[in-house]
Amino acid sequence: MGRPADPARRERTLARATDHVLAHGLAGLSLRPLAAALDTSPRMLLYDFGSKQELVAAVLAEARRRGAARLAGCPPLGAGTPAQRLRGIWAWLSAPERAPFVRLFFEVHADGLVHPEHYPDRARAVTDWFDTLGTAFRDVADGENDTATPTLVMAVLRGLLFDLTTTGDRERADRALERFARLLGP
Amino acid sequence: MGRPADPARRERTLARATDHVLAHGLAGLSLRPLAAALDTSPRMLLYDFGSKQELVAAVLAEARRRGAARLAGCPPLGAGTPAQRLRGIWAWLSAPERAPFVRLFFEVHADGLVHPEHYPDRARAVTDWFDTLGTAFRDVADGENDTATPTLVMAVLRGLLFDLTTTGDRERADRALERFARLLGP
DNA sequence: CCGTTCTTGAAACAGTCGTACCATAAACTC
DNA sequence: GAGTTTATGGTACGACTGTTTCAAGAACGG
Repeated sequence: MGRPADPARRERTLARATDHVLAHGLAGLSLRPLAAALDTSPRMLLYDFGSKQELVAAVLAEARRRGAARLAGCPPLGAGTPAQRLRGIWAWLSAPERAPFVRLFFEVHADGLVHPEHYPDRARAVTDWFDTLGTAFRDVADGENDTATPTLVMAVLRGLLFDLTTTGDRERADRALERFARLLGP
Repeated sequence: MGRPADPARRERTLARATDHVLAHGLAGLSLRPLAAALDTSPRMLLYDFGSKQELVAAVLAEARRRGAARLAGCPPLGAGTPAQRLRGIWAWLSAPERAPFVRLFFEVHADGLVHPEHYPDRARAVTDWFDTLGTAFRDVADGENDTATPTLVMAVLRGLLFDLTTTGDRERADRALERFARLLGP
């Protein structure tokens, strides 16, 4: 009995809040401006999410969910030569439509460096990719349980993403990845 | 005539403020707690630096100055095989006493992604290393004006630093660098 | 002493922050 | 209609922000 709950509202708000965070970043986020941009009120944000901290956690989870969903658009990681697979991953990761995710990723990392306690599972953001890349580049691995190769591949990708987001020099970043691809696959 | 100025006070404050920022990060910085930690007052911080923005700029400049000064302790970049030089740079960069600088570096980068206007010369933080590494790895370069190789080396270093600061898994990071060193110098 | 310049403290200003409280409106069952 | 539950709006609280203002103290030259 009583008025029925409307869980869809929370979902709609979460989706729009995630859009907003991806567009404007996490650093300066505050409830009142966010509520205004989302056509709602700080009252409702607290009502739906309990606290700002929980809201942020929900937004980050949603952003991760979206990133994982779009991973489906990535070229297959099991086919072709290692160099071809690497190029495919890089093209996917460095595409302009992934830029907001990359920005948020670096922002969360930086905040996690100062407040590790806020991100109890930030190691998972590393190990998730780790497993994926570990199997994708098994054939160029240095033995059976080689963790160095996927770690190196991840480092190159993240390092080049860092460079690309800072300098915007896509051509140079592309050439650097090509250099690495040739080093990896003879 | 009149009371003589005391420029040393500003320098002392700047040094201690830089210590504090390196230890606690830039994100949550605010004048009153900072002043308390530095045994001074917000009034004096404003008196010496004009505004919080200028204080932060001065602190970042001082941090960069310190980093450049300690660069002298880095093993020579011109000697040995490329692999040896790479190991030397990595050992220097990833040393625990460099961790605060690395943290601040990532923090500034993340903030710069959202507010590029605050860091007009953040590209210099990239190109500075660029020139250094460009000459250091000229012998493994792919031609005369090869920008791909130093870009790749930088990406590996930064990517591994990212991994190391996030996971703390030094052994795996070291092995990944070793993998890269062997790829680079046959 | 006076005048001048640098230094410093205390307080206030105008704003934002996350959040809590209280009331009311809306949608449902009976 | 009453009763009950969810959904909102408005408002205020206490804490914090960077900055300003006013006043007084400290160190010098004349």
